Formats: sequence, C-alpha cells, structure tokens
Amino acid sequence: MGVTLKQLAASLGLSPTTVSRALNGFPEVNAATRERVRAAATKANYHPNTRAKSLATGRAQAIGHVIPVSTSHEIVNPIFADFIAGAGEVYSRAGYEMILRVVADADEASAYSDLIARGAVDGVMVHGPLVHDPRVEMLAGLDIPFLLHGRTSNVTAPYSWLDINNHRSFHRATQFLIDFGHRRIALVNGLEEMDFACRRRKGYLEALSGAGIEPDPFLMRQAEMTEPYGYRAAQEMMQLPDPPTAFLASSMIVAYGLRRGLSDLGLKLGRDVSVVTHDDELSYLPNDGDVPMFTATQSSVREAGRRAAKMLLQLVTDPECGPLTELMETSLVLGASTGPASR
Amino acid sequence: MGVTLKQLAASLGLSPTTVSRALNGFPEVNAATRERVRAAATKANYHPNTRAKSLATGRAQAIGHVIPVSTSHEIVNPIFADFIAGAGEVYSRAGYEMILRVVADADEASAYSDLIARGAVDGVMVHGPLVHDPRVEMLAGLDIPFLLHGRTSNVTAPYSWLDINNHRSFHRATQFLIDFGHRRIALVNGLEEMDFACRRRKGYLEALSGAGIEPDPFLMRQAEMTEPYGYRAAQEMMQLPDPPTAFLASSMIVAYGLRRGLSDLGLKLGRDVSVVTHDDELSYLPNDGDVPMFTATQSSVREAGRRAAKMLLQLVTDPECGPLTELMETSLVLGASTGPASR
DNA sequence: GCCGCTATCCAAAGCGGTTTGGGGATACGA
DNA sequence: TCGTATCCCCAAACCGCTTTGGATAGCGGC
Repeated sequence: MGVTLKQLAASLGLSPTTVSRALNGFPEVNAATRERVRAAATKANYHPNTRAKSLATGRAQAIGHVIPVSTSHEIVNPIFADFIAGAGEVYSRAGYEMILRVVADADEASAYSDLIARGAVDGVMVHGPLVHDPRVEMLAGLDIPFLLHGRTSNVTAPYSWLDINNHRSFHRATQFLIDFGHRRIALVNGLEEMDFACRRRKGYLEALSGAGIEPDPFLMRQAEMTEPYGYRAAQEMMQLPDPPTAFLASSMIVAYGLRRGLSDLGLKLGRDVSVVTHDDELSYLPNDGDVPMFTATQSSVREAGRRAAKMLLQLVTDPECGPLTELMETSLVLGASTGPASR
Repeated sequence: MGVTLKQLAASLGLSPTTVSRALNGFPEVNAATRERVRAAATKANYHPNTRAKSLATGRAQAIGHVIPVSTSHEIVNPIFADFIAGAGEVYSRAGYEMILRVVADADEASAYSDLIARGAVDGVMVHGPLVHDPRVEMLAGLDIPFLLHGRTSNVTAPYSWLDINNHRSFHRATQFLIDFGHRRIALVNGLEEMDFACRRRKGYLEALSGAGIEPDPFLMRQAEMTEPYGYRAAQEMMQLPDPPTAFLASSMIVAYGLRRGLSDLGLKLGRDVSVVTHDDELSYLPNDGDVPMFTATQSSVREAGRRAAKMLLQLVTDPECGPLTELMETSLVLGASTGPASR
C-alpha cells in the first residue's frame, strides 16, 4: 500500500536522490523542480516509509513507554491515561511515534532492554519509579536517553527526571491542617515502595514532628489507591478510641472513598471531619467550580506528561545536554472539605 | 547499539544467511550449528533490529491505536487505560508492538491514514466509534485490517467489531427497575453521538415503552461522563415536581456523582432511591465485595481489550478470515443500590 | 577557446535484516 | 568410477529510504 519514493521518482522522470532531497528541503535542488515534486507527492499521497527511513537515518523517531501492571492486584494506575495523553500530544507534534508496552512488573527490565536492543526507540520514559528501583541503573548502562516520571531514592549517579514536589506538598497540607487545630491527622497513602508515596509520608511526618505531634501508626495506611480502600480507611479509623479529625489522601479516588465512608457514618466533610487530597487533575474527576469539593494539593498530570515528553525529546536530539530535571510545585487550593478541628 | 546479524555471523565464521536461518528455525541448518548460533546470540544479547526486519519482511509487527481526545472538553476516557492494558498483554505475547497516537478528534482520520501510508502498522484499532462515524468507510478503502471497539450505525458494509450488548444491558436494567415498581426512571447517559450511548438509550426507551411508560425528556441527560455531571443530574432531577425514583447511569464515575448528589440530599441508595450503573470493571473502582455497592450491568473492559486484540491479530495474520464480530453480554449483578420503589 | 564555478541532478553504496538460487561436500546406489 | 540425492552453507539481491561522491551543463572571465 502506498507509493514508494522510487515510483514517485520514476513518474516524475527524476532520480530517487533528487526527490528525497526535494522533499527534505535540501538546497541543491531547483525551486521549480521542488514544487513539481511536492505537488506530485501530495497528489499521490506519498508518505515516506517509516521503517525504511529510520533504518537509513539510524533514528527510530519513536519513544518507548513501558507501563507496569502489578501482578499482585492487576491495577492500572488511572493517571497513566492522562500522562500519556499529554506526552502523546507533544510526540505527534514533533513527528515522533509513541510505542507502548504493557508488562507485568517482573518483566519490566527486559521490556526496556528488548525495546532498545531492537533499535525500536530513541528514548524511553520510565513510569512509576520505586524507592529502590533497579531500572535506573540498568538504563544508565544502556546508552539511551531516558527520563523518569518521578524519582528514585537509591541512585547516586545523576539522571533525568520530572517530578512534583511530593514532600513539600504533603508537608504543606499537613501543616495547613495543624494550623486549623487538627492533631489527629490520618495519612491514607499509596504503596510506600513507590517513591512518590514515600516522599509524601516523609513530608507528613516532618510536619507532625515540627508541631510536636507524635505519629500514630494506627493513623497511617498504605495500599493501592482504590475507592474501597479509602472507604475502609475512613470506616475503620473513625472507630478507633481516639479517631482522627482530619485525613490526608494520596489521590482523588481514595478521597472519594473517604468521603463515602465518612458520610455513611453521618459525618460531613469540612464540618465534622477534614480531608485534604492530592489531585492529579484527571479530566473526568475535576475538582474545580466556585468552591472545589476537596481542599487539595493539585498538579496536572497531563501537563506533567507534556513537559516530560519535551524534556525527553530534548535529550534525544542532544544527548549531551546533560541530565535534565524539573520539580513542579503543586498548588494548595482551598475547597469545602476542610475546616477547623471541631472540639 | 547492539550487535548486528552481520557481526554475529562474522564472529562465528558463518554467513549472515545461515545465522538468520538458524535463529528463525529453518530446517536447512545443522542442529549443532544452530545451537552454536543460539548460544552466541544470547551471549551477545543479539536482538534483530525491528526496522530492518520489518522492512525485509514487509510486516510491521505493530498495531496502531488512535485515541481521540475531544477538543471541546479535553476529556480522556478512563476506560482507555484498561482496554489498552488488556490489548497490550496480548500484543506483547504475540511479539507485536503497540503504537499509540493521541490526537484531537478533528485530526483522527488523517492520523490513521498517515500511520498506514507510512507502513508503520499492520492493523488498527478504532476507539470510541460514533453513531455516524466516517472512519469506518475511510479505513475500509485503505486495505488494512481494522477492528472497532464498539460499533457504528450508519455503515452497511460488513466490518469487524467487538462490542458489549449495550441495548440489551440497558433494556434489562430498566426492566429490572420497572419490576421493582419504578416508573420514574432517569437516564444519565454519555454523549449520545457515541454509538454505545445511543444503543443504551434505545434499550432504555424500549423497556419503558414495553411497560407503557411515557419517556420524560426531563429524566434523560447526556454529557461527558464526569463525576460532577452525575452529581448535578441527581441534584437537579430530584428537585423536579415529579422526581425520579431510580437512576440509570452510564459509568461508575457518573454513578459516584449520583451517589454523592443523592446523599447530600439525605437520600440513601437502595432505600430512598435506586441506582443501576454500567460497570466497566476498572481496577481502581472495583464494585465487588459481599454485596457490591452498585447494582450494575458489568463487563470487563480489560477483557474486551484482550479479546479485541486477539481478533485483530487474527485479521492481520489472515486477512481473508472475513469480518470478525463479537457481542459480549454483560451480567446484571445485584448490589446495595437498588430496592423496590418506595411509595 | 579554455578554465573554473555554480547550480542541478544522478548512480551507487549503505542501513540490517530476509530470501532466492545456487554450490560444495559427503554418502549412497549402480 | 560415476552419477545423484542429501545436507549444509553461502553470495547476492532486495525491502524503501538517505547520503556520499561525482557528473553534466551553463555561464562569466580571461
């Protein structure tokens, strides 16, 4: 399907060389000829074969994304969709293809090396980094640009990443609740083997200790971020002898669960109990309006995808431009879910 | 990066031909030689270059997915993530790559034809088909296998698709509510230019008319399926002079919104008001447990992704195997959100 | 008329694989 | 001893594009 460069050249009575140069904007071709070639190309709906082109140039014009699916619970992190949508926009505009691999997390390392060894991609995006993540060192030894969405904590050598300031976000959120008089503040976190969750916890703990509040293990949870997880956390923690007066949630989904759990107990958000959540600004769970439903540390994961893609493309075009890093700050927006500690 | 076939052959004192045949399991090569080649290949971490291979064979070994992003509201449909996770599994196992394009819906047609003209893919998956969808006819003229996740209604020529029985699902769900004595049943649907939403509406209307119930335009809504949309629908419809006693929602996200809207009005699901929703079984919004929260027509979109991918691969390997179609039935599971019409 | 330049174009050699069409041993039968 | 079938292996062409290294022609200057 589709005409080839050779056919196009033959139909024009020109050599493939000239046609190639005409279309790629090289100077050594007559302006009139170039126009003639261009017209014929669009008329014949000519598009250069990607595989041939990249074989000849040595550039794949593609970026690889490997999205891990935890074998244990088979959860697909809902933020991937928005992140990828953001990144995809940038790739399309730059003429890059996005190639996606969905793999069980055990096979992730091999998925990367396979992709690279086959020359299928010019760079890779690393999703969902763990606190101790072997992938970074593996990729560092593979001589290909890569960028983490997030960071990892056990790697000393510099690498490129884009992250949000999880530590500061949760420190601020916790401090905000403390300022409102809360002292029993629960943390309903994601799995703390994930780097982002670990940093959030640290921010939370630091704010508590800054206020002289002893952390209570009964008020800290970690799990995959589903709605029922939030529900159970609310229900169970509120039955403690000394229940929390405020909750800190790691995602909107969890916050919805909290809200349901609390409202089933007859408690009203912002009056009886406070909730602050992180909000990735997923398009189908908007937290806006005149007064947002939740007080939230918010940062668009879609925008993160866009920026990360731009950074990675920069690394691809100029591998020497050094490790690129960006720390996005979140904004703490006030919603209806928080209020002063009652009692 | 990575050794080439030629280098590997040279290091073994063999010709590229023999090495290629040894690795690809052709019979005309000595068993001992084959083993020697295999060992050397794994030792050198040899992986054939994808672009070269597919250029030589003429097969791209890749499937294209074009995911549209509505320019108006910039919503990324959350079911994409799970569908793609399911499809991705199948592709990896079959040695196919998944290439993804995220485009504004206006550019969608050109995204497909570009992908195909460049020879980047062997087949394409069509997402989110509309009632009147120009893409199907376009693709039919392009001589490449394609498969719709869903169906479209204005195309007479046969084509391949995998869909759930939206009509029957919503007919059953509506009938179920009618059997419980409900007569004021609201439909909180997705955008009805989408084929799935249109079929759901038809199923709903048919069940109503079968019971001699006149549909009420005030009880029917359509919009992009966000949580606040569900919330507003509940709040506003319950203020009607003759409010609904039951709701039919097109997604879990919308159902969550309904639930919040109703509970803010002091109404309890299953007792004061009934809600039935469609449930795509997204991993982070599980609707299971001893008694699921929502009565739901359910069908795993992840499984749909797996099956669709298998069908498409079948079409790719044997283009003559004719249009393939599969209609998945949903199961109606009873949850805590429904009860007999009060009063 | 010859030289050197510039402006245009082209032939051919890759890129890294697969595949066609042999070709040299070795073994076997006559 | 020769022919021939079988087993292994290889040289070379090809996939569709880019790119190197000329080649040709036109033109002004001496």
